[in-house]
Amino acid sequence: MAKVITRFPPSPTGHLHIGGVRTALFNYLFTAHNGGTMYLRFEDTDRERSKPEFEQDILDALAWLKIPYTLADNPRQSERTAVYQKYIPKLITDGHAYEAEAGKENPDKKVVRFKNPNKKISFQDNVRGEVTFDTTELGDFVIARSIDEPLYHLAVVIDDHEMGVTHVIRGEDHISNTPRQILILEALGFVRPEYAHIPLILAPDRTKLSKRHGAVSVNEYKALGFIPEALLNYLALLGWNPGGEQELFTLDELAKEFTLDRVHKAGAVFAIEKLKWFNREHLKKLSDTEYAKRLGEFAGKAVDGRLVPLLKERAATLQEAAQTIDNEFGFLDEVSYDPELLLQNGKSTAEVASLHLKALTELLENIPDEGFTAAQLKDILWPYADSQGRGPVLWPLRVALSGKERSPDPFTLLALIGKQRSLERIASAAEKL
RNA sequence: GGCCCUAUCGUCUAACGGUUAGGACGCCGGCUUUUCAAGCCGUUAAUCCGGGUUCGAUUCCCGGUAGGGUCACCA
Repeated sequence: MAKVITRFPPSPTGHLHIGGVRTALFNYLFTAHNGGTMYLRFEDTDRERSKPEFEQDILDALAWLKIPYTLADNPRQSERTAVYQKYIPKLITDGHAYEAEAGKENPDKKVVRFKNPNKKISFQDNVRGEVTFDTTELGDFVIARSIDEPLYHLAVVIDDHEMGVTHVIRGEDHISNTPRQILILEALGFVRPEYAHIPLILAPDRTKLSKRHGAVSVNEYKALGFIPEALLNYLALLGWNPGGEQELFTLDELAKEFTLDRVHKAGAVFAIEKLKWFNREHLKKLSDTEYAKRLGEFAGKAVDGRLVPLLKERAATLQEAAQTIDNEFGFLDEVSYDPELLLQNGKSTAEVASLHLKALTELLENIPDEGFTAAQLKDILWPYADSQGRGPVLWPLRVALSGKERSPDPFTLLALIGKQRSLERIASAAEKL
């Protein structure tokens, strides 16, 4: 097989969305699997809606996702007029197209229409098998706004040819565009690329995922605290899977496994709950240092690395992790609470609580600073708690240290807060009783 | 409406004629746990319907039904 060349051609008329990412991802996985190149180009023939900021948004999103690509030479269609000028007049000269009145509003303007041979077009789709359309219903469709301003279908065909694209992998919503592009390509005498139309990503109501369904842009998922590894892993498994029962993959592993013949035909519903599970799993796989770094970048403030293990088991997203720090992990700085909380929701009494707090203080005072690790503290305190009743002993200790009804376990708390400050907090709690 | 496509638990999916139809997410329950979370174990739940073909259909064919996509001087 000749070297594989694919392309990801977004039109910069909006933020990069989930569906676009999946298309880029499948194109990338296919090229990576086969050792090819994926070009990025901007289809901005619609001058009205195309905006530079959206180009930047797409570039930023791809960089954040770490999807590799090769920027095409002269990537904007709006700046490739010279290229298109080689072909449009030829199409007219050869009798495959003709200039026509634009319409009553613009009597002076001429558009270029394709002279439809009105025949059936069949193509072998790598996902769907043989697909046939009768192009008669298309009529003599418009392929250019003017002699040097091509419209989408023409520009796509010319660009794909010029870039040597071998495989066109795109969303199923483009399948009915394929026959007219083949018609144009045949008129131009180009080689037909292979096609693969991948299933759409659906909203819970099973219609094409769009803005009205909520978050759809990469930016939004980034802001929600999802990490690229998880997003890519999840998206890859929407409409494709390698067959086994493994679900967690790195981008390289996905590329190794990816083949078009395992791509599904039916659309797949995007379920954020499952994405959150992937995110939690990929977050757990990060080293504590890397986790702290990313969370720091997300939250815009430094994160105490000692909290990371606790965060990993509590948060599915960076956003949840940041909220956990704000809402539950304030104990590193200070604590304040209603003294009633020390009594285990009324199950204990002030006498019992202060008795245990006092005993605990004595035990703790005898532990050297270097013995203040969660494991060693548990070894020392557990026998006492176990003999006296775990709840009545450990609950007031935990509240004294965290000030919260819900928190990490008291041994972890002790280790995190340190001997000196822990003893101060226990003493302060005893006074409140 | 025309054309095209699709159809396994609620969702993502495995099975490429022979399985008690498997896994995952979620849900529910249990264990563990001073609390929360995590973890572990378990339960619930599916081949759209009807015809064929076949010794045998989730799987192949046809027809229904349902859903989706697309019908621009947008891409």
